[in-house]
Order: sequence, then C-alpha cells, then structure tokens
Amino acid sequence: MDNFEPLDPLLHSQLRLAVMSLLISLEDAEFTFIKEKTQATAGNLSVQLDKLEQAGYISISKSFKGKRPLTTCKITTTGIKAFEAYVTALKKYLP
Amino acid sequence: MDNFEPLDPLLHSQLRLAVMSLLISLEDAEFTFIKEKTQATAGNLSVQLDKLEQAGYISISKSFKGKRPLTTCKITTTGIKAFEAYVTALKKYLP
DNA sequence: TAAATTAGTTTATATTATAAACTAATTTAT
DNA sequence: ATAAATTAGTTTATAATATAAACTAATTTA
Repeated sequence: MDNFEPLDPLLHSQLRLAVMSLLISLEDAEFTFIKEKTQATAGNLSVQLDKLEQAGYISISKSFKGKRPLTTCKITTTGIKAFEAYVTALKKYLP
Repeated sequence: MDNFEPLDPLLHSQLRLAVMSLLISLEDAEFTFIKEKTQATAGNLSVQLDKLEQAGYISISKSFKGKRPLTTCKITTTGIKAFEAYVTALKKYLP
C-alpha cells in the first residue's frame, strides 16, 4: 500500500497537463490551436512546450503555413507512457 | 464544453493535495501522522499546513500529548467543498 | 506607407516549493 | 548530574517554477 507515490513534476502543472491531455487524443496540434484551447499566453505556452520537448514527452516541428511560421506538436511514446503513469499515480490522491 | 477550467493552485500541489486527501477521510490527524504518511519534511509540512489553514481549508489546533507539543489538523467544510471542486475540475484533464 | 495582426521567442519578475538551520523541550546514556 | 540524542515543530534562505511583459520578425490591411 504505497500511498502517495511522487507525481511527475513535469506533468503536475496545469498548463503542461492540459497540453498533454489535448495531445493524447489528437494526431498532432498546432501552437495556435493549443493556445486557444488552453487559454494560455503565447509566452507561457512557448516555455512549457519547450520543457515537454526537452523531456522527450512531445516532438515539435517547425514549418510554414503559407508564409507564416507554423509550430506543430505531437505526443511521443515516452510522453504517452509518462502521462499514463502520472494519471495512475494521481488517482491515489483522489477519492 | 468549458474545457480545462482552472485548478485551485492551493490544491494543485503534491503535498497539500496529499494532506487534503488524508484529511478528507479522517476525523482529524496529528502532524507526525501526516508527516509519516506523506513522507514530507517537517519544515515543508509546517509551511503547507499553514497555507491550508490560512485558506480556511483546514483547522489546526495545538495542545499537548503528555509533555510534548501536539498539532492536530482537521478538514473544514470549506476545505471539503474546495477539494471536491478541485477533483471535478481535474477530471477534465484526465482520460 | 503606416498601423495592426500573426506567430512566435526571450527575458524579467513574482510565486512556490523545499531544505537547511534553528528553537525549545524531553528522554536516554554515562 | 550532565552531555548527547530525540521529538516536535517553526523560521528563514534558496532553488525551482510559472507567468507576464517586452521583444523579434514577418504579413496583412487601411
């Protein structure tokens, strides 16, 4: 009965959790789409996406949509596993 | 469909959430009991309990057990409501 | 061609979490 | 008796985090 196992600090953050929650059920998602859905500021989102990418939880690819920059995010296998482990751990804190 | 409603920052913290999770199913709990169950350091626990008390989520009473100080914590009605609202909001982030 | 918008990034600041250091008393060992 | 260790915490300093504000660079619209 190992109560309260540690929660992955990378996922125990409102914005990063929302991002992962979106990405887990989508093939991929654009920066602006994630920004709208999460109501985050662009600056905050940019920083948090970087952290998720550096952890290997998502991959970020940069291209162009017409002439404007386009940032696309996709959850990785590592990210899926981390998210699932986080959810399992978190549930032990809930009724 | 108001996805991703904000998570009460007072509860979206590993240690404070663990404390509330314990207290919600107990009449009350001693400082040392909470410390053991959560594996927190005394200093960190002391600070986080203060925050929960200042928010009105728990009440803290100080007395003596024999000759040693005894700190006892109890969740309040406000705390129960906040915890329940947090859980409801959090679930929208989970699969 | 000036102003506004889009799509972001970088940087500075405020907040938070945490550990280390400390207080104050008690118990145990010498 | 007294020194060392333990208990039960609090206070304070520091490290980590989240967030917003300021910025870049280009595009579109008036």
